[in-house]
Amino acid sequence: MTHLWWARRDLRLHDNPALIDAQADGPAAAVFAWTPALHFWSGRRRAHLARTLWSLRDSTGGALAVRRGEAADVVLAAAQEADAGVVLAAREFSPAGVAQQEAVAAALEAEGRELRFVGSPYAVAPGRVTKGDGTPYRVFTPFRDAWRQHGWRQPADAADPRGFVPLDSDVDLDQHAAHGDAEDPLLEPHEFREQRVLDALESWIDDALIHYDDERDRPDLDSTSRLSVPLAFGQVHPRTVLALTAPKRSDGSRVFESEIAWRDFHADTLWHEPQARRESLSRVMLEEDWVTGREADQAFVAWRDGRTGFPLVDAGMRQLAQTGWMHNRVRMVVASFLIKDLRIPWQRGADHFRRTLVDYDHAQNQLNWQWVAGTGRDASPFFRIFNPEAQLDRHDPQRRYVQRWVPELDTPDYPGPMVDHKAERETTLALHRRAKDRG
DNA sequence: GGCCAATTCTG
DNA sequence: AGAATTGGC
Repeated sequence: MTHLWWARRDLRLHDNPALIDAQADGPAAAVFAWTPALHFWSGRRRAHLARTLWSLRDSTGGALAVRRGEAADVVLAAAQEADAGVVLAAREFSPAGVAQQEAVAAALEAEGRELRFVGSPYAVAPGRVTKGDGTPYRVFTPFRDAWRQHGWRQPADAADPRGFVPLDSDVDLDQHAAHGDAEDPLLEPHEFREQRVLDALESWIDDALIHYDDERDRPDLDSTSRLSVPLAFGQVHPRTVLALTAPKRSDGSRVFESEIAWRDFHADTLWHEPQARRESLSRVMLEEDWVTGREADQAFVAWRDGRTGFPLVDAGMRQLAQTGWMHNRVRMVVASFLIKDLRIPWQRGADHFRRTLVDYDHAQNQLNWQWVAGTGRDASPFFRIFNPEAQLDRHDPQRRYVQRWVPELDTPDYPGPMVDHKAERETTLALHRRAKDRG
């Protein structure tokens, strides 16, 4: 009996328990649903997905089907064609992912077929780490300690690249993969293979992990793991990453592990509090105190386009616009600026990141924005307002990062600061106190 | 370096 | 009780 692997955010052959189970009784069929929701992605992110799928399909000898349509329709049709009674997939925990897998399960069940979940995109799946009384942690550090205590499995074996039954595709991946690039991105398809990601990870561990605790906040140094994109698409599983970093036992590896724990913590938060995708989990500002209307629109556009007059903010927003990626330290600075200096609701910034980031991950994005806003489960205290100049001095001391992304920085073309940070900070603090007093 | 504030969690 | 919390002043 052929099983069907429903590929989701786990676009890899190695360490993929759902795929291994799908191949347990012989060659498996494999399908990825190219859903209408992808139309709302940036062309750059869609191109990256297409490249990843292209290389994955290539690794399966062309067997992976990439089909246009809602997941329930696509998976059901593929199961029918492959005559698969059992469909295996990694479980998702975001509201959209849960709704999607419920629809798929219902469509399959109506025909006497079954959706089985094996694994998740997390080292420890949401809901597993709880306090002694079974309730979820509200604070990161004790969560992380319990998360470490809980532990995770060793990586699974690699799937058999020859163990697939071919199904036809109806999505032109070459066309999507080429979007937004001058040269043909598939001229060097190995660039997008999972083995390339693993090789790059091992090089990074050898060269940079030991310095991670000191250098991860330095956007001028190319010292981060660059794993956000592969993790977002599941080209690598965090458990694989941890298995490679944990034995190093340095301050760098422990700090790095902590960042993986943040990823699981945010997913856990969204699982327990699905409304966090749009709503602040706690209110720190009165509704009427947010800036709205034309004033907010103009300020937002200056922020979006990197014309705030604050070099680190502008550099980050331009790096995002030009590459679809921004250094994590700078993400915090630009987010703090939008929320605390311009007093624009975090959701608007989060929406912009959703439209532009190649590594977009719903739980990470929404909860990290809530962290900066001070509205999250374990949020930054309201009086922590990033000073964009101080952050620049501290994290880009030679100004190499800002000069790279804002070439007109030291010319008359560069605008002056659009706001007085000190004054806006005082105003925001006063408004936060006011909201607190009014309960 | 100590303070800004409050809540959560552990010992 | 006491510690902790990716910052600023």
